[in-house]
Amino acid sequence: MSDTAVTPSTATFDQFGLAPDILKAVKESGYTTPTPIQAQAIPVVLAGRDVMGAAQTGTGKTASFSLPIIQRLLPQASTSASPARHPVRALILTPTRELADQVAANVQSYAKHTALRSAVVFGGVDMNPQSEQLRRGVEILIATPGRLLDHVQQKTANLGQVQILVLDEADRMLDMGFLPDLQRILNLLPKERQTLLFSATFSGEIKKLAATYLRSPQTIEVARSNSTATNVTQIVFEVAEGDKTGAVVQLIRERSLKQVIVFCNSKIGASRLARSLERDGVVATAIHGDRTQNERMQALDAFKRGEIEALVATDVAARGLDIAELPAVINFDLPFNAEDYVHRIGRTGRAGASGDALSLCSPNERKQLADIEKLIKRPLDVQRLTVDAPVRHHHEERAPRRERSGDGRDERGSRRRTGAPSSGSFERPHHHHHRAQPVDDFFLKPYEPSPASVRKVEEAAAASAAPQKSGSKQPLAALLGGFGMPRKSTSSS
DNA sequence: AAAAAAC
Repeated sequence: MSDTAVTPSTATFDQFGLAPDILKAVKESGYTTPTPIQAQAIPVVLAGRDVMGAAQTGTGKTASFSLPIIQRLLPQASTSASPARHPVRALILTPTRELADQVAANVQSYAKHTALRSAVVFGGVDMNPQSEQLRRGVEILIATPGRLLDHVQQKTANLGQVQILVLDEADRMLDMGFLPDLQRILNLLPKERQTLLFSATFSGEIKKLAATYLRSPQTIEVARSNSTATNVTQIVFEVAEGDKTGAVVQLIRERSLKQVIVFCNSKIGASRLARSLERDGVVATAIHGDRTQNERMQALDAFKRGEIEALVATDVAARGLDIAELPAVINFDLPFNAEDYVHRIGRTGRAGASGDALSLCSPNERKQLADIEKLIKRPLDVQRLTVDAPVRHHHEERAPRRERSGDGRDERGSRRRTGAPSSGSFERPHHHHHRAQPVDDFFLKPYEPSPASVRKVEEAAAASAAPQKSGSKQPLAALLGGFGMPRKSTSSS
């Protein structure tokens, strides 16, 4: 409570009275001292109270509810093989599939020394393995709402014995139109239960949801929801829209960024940028809602393993995702929703590390910038970024930088312009081994995946014994990206 | 104006 000196150095996880099997897992995870939200939430959840939690993701929120939930379920943990002895007792709902997967991995690791079973269900993947797991029985279920309801309908999930419900990123779920699904799910749960609601903001809608479904909740607020971490250096770069791709490459190179998430506002934009970056020698892949779940998971896993330099993402990756030691986030586009800015840059500077949030701002994004500054209540450092002329080949005798020395020279300059896109930032790859293609080809030829991407997909295909059933006759390029967009939509709508 | 999520 003492607001003067929070000294976590003296605090340990031992103080909560958690079972040795849980503490062992916590230690193995490398955690020694509880974060502020953990220190506040764990005792309250252990006491069985409802919680309204406002916490930035990355503050240790997942453990703050997972650990006490495991503790509360522990006395009922059955080692029996009978599914009937393993009803769903705790249900954790998240807005995105990746977040569900991540929370599930955390829960799994915290519960690994106990007899409690956990599982995760979300859409976009085969239902059968999920159904099989549910049939065998799990005490802790992590889910996205749609697929959970699907399982309920198929009678593979029974929510009649849920004692604890967690709504993670509740504001996001409402934003995404999950309210009807949430209401349906809530109606399937026992009235007598504990409910924990976590949200970045306490909007009117969230308060209404809480008033309807929570019982005298304890409010826990650690960091002000609209604040941004002080360990994240935020810089805005003024740059022409057409120079953005070059700017991303330049920032990655100049700052020697080992890994970076680059956020775009649209799925197509993300795919395009990933392709452009690859062309400029940055190992990149896209993650967004138009890619298959398999591709999304592969992209994220490869990124976490460090095999990919730039993960180009839509806001599907803005919230909650925990990537260790991510040194920087780049906003290729400024988000339309200022709150998303806070979430995006929250992907870096996690667990006390420092991070850079680098945002590109074109002249037509000034309003978004103003909105963000208003939300975070402070002006951002705005710098002008001069994007170098596209890097040229070593063996080229003259720098393409237009020297304007004579009039006979600009013939090449005009040739370069021919057919160049308005966003002409990718005229020349700067790696010698890159074959020089006419700019036109770049737009007309179907996407060609990088050798690294091809290898990854082949590995994955070999590993998962071809689970694709419908429409599996796509070429590799199509499997890889939503990249090779048809030039003209001849398709049926 | 765009993103996400069940089939």
